[in-house]
Amino acid sequence: MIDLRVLREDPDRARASQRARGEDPGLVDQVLAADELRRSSATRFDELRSEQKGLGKLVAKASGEEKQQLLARTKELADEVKAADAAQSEAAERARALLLQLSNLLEPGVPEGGEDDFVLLETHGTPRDFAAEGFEPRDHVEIGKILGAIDLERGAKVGGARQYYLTGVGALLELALANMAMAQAVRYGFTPMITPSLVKPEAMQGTGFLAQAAENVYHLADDDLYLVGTSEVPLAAYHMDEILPAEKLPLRYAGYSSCYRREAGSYGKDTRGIIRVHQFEKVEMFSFCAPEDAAAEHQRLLAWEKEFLTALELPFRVIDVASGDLGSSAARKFDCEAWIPTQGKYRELTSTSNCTEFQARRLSVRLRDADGVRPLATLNGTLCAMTRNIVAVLENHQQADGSVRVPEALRPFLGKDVLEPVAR
RNA sequence: GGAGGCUUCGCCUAGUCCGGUCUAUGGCGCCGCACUGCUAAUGCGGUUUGGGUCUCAAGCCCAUCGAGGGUUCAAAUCCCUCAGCCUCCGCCA
Repeated sequence: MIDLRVLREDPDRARASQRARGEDPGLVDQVLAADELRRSSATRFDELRSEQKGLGKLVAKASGEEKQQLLARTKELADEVKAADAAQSEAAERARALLLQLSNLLEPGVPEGGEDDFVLLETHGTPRDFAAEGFEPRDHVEIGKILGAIDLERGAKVGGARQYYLTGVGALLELALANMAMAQAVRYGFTPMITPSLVKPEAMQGTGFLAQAAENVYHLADDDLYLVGTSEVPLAAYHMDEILPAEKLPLRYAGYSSCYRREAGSYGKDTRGIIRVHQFEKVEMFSFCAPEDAAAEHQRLLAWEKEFLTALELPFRVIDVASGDLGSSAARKFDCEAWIPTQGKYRELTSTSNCTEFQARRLSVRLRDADGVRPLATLNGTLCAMTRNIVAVLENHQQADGSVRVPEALRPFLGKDVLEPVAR
């Protein structure tokens, strides 16, 4: 949710932001009009109500004929107050509904354009030259079979398309990655959290996932609950309706949860393997901080993502995601993409967004400092999404005989140096 | 799933039976000021949040007693629905 004051004072900035996202700039004017109506109807209600309260006091003191006269007026007033109240709350609701549709203002510097218009910021590591090593790399599906780590056939049999079982060493690999991620987060002072995957509409709405991403969210109609696509949702909503003391900020949480995604509109994309699935586990970093620290905090989250990928010895690059490809809450987003040998390209493994005050306003999370109460900023960043990390580790560290070398940093968590093919 | 109790401005709490004087009591904490070698203690004042008005501030107005609705000229107070927490029963990993 955007600050109405900012919107009133500088509507052009909001219009430009909407345009850059490929969204409707006219929405800005609808919001402004609705807000104007909201304010005028609120003023009318306030005046009537003030009169009603004043007369009410006189009624209490009066008696006899005087009282009857007062009651005649107050009865009339009561109807007017009621009508004004209804008009006021309707106007407020309409203004809020419109305001909720507006995406966050872009941070200056965000590259303009669509998915392919990102700016490449950095490249780390070098993809292996399998030709020079003398063998053709296998993709993660094949390696998964050889290791007895991934069972896609039975995943589809039981759960349908984009479902999978991790078996044996595959299951252990996921647990090891999760523990390694949590250990890193804890080392940097994050509070580890295991969060609900099932949340109420306010949490979903508040984090901005019921806007353009709505079609990818599972909704349980019988209970009006949503399955979260990331623990960003329960972590952001954790402090909903709270005022946090500024001296406690930044508050950093590392959430571990299942993530559910309908993957509507991605038919035919990544149909093979576990790159794109309906359910996966993820360790997510989340920060609450002062708005003026948000950009720096964003860089910190990015640095922690890079550290994790580096520890896994994966070649990757960092991109500055273009305006049209940002979530509605994000003012800016950086993705880390790891090299996937059998695809010959970099694929998103982590993503970190600066949501500035957008989510905090919707969820009513504020900070209190010497100057008073004001909204704070929220940021999120993937530390380790299990399935894609498994893909990257298996493919990048595979060896000619079908075994997979375990990166050094992961060994203490997995208890193995090498994943060996299982006898068939 | 069933029965009962509870929910008040950071925390605790008075008020709810019997509607108007609630402009919500008191304590703790916190902030400011005074006093004081220092600290402590004491005294005085302030201290929910949101919205509106206003160039800003001050001031003023409105809303806010878990949420929503109702009764009434008037609701923290009466009625209804819902939520959360607690106790007990049932079921259950």
